[in-house]
Amino acid sequence: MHGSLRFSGFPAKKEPAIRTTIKDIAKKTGLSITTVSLVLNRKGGKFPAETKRAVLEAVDALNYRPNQLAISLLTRRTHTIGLIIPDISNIFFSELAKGIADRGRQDDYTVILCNSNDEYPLEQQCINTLADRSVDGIIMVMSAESFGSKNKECVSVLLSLGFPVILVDCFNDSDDFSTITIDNKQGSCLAVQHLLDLGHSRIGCISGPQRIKTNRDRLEGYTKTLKQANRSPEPALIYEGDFRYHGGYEGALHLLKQKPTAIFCHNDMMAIGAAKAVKEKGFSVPEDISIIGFDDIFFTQYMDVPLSTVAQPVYHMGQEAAAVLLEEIADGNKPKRRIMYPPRLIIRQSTAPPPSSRGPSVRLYL
Amino acid sequence: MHGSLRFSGFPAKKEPAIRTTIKDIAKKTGLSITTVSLVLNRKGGKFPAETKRAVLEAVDALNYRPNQLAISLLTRRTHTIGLIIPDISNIFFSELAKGIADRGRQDDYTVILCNSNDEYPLEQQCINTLADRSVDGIIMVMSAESFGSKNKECVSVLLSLGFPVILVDCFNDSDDFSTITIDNKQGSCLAVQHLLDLGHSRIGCISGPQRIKTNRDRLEGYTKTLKQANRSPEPALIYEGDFRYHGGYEGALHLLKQKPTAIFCHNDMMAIGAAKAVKEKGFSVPEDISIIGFDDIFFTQYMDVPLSTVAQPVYHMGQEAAAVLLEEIADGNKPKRRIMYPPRLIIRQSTAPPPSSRGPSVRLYL
DNA sequence: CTGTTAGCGCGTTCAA
DNA sequence: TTGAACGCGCTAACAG
Repeated sequence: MHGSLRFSGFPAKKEPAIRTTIKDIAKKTGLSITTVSLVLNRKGGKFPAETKRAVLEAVDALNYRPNQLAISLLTRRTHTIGLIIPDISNIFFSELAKGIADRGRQDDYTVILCNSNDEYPLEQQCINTLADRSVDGIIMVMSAESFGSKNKECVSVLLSLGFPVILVDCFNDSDDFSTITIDNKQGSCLAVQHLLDLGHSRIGCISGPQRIKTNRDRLEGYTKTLKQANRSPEPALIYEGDFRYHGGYEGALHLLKQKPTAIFCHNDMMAIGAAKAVKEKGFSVPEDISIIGFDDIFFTQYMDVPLSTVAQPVYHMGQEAAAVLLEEIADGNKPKRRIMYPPRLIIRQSTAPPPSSRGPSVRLYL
Repeated sequence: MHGSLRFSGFPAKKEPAIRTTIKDIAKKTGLSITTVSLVLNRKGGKFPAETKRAVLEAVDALNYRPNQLAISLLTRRTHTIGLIIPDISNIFFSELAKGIADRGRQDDYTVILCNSNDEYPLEQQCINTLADRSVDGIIMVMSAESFGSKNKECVSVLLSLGFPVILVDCFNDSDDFSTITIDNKQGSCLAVQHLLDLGHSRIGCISGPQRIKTNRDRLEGYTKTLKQANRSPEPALIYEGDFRYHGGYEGALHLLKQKPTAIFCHNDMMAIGAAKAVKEKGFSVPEDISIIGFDDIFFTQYMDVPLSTVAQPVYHMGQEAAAVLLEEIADGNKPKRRIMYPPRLIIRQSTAPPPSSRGPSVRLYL
């Protein structure tokens, strides 16, 4: 059951470009390999200036660059971090990847990209591939299954790896790995409170799939905030969407029957779909109905009615994930951390006071 | 001048997890290492069924997975492809990356992601990093400088690498590398012809930076198509934008003075900016002014007025890039190819006949 | 201060 | 069939 394990690969072709090795520069300088290695690695202290110069000169002349493969085999460090995400073409993940890559580069770390396609088997394959290549650590956004039904299984695989793993965005609380996310509950509070402050009382909600913890947190933030304002959340005002355009569209059609004055969507894609449905039904945003999203995907600012939303500092989260991973790589005993970023409310033009709080046909804002 | 060359890295810590090696399974089975290697690699023909079984059993029991580092050092193949792109958070590139990763995986290839940030020095650093890690090949979207002022320099570096390089999207024609792109000229033809067919005669154009060949091609397609229709392109109807929202916005404001009935933007981001400007000036899309873009970034279909545009099969281009690279890795003498994908016109709702061809205040389409 | 030796994990002759 | 020896490129003990 070891799948398509590649044992040797090619029949040892040796044709590929023969780069200059340390041996070449030893030969050229007439010194021993060790000497060359020593001066290059600044070990062993004082070599005659002449020797150093000769080595450096040869290195330059022959354009020598050490073979990292050999170094890795020896030092057991590849300076590589594995990144497993469900879908690189999703702006959220690509932004995350960018933060990771940028931070990694600062420490000469490189990232191997693995798309899990949000499929558990594929994800496991990714883990194996990365382990086989001896990455120094993994940053992972779990697939739905991995923090769902297969969570135990997945965690035990991750633990057996023997190198640090950082979980981002989606996971179940655990002390086995450091985790990075935003405070989803608080994000919802921000959004709902904003709506409340504007004077809304019938606030609909289009949530994401509730099997996912992140989404449960967001929903909890919604209900909690309403309760704190002495309003009891009505089940009829809550619709469980699919996190995609279509779900938002359908959700809005559904909620419209309940005459809400505002709709809080648990991600931006659904907010866009909801806005479309609302407009198609003859209402205008935000005059008749306010809409607020979550995530602040880059596009929302360019919509005809730029979307109010809750922003996650994704790029920074990527940088932080890499930073934490590097620390744990450097010190295997570093205690695991649970890092939560504060979300940020971004008020644009899709939210405004409800119609009732304004005179008929009078717009409060111009 | 070899920058921050990492020679050895860490002081050879050996703490990281000791995975089970071929030696372990040899010990466990009581066989020799060679025997184990042989049966695992299906070499050497007929071993007693018993021997085979024992080996496979031990492999499973000890969860043995060969160390790819060691194999790579030996076979001079890392099964790794390096990807250099200006910005992974750009949907175009992330989609490309996905195609590459997916296709690569089919052949057990992994991809190392490098963001060049569109900066030449960084890009060169990426090339070095990848070469140091002995990638089997590189797929690259050149930075502006690399196919501009530094083209000669960059090409010579790439050629000296000794492994295949595939250029995607941006490059200057060259027989040294296989290249993959769409037919940009034809893409423009499609767009302009569509506008012409609708009855437009004053067609404005917001181009991208003309130092980039891709953009020059798109502009050429525009002028060529107009000429073929016996219309002489007016310089006043052409605006050089920056490929971003802002450029489209400014460009539209500028072109509006020329009373165009349609605007062809050389990418979607600018089209979105242009649409915004047009609306702000009191015109409606497409009733007063038609707008068409280029690229079909995923978002355009969700705009209030879904954008007509020219689509590039980016994902497929990524897959193809990987496929071509794999072929050239397998056979170093494979002749270089120049692959051009046909663009595809996507008609949505931002294009319609010009006002003049309809009765006053009468909308042709509902 | 320098060179020799060993070995990282593995695949491959070549004898036995 | 199998085991010993060698080497991929490099670093680290240990002598000299």
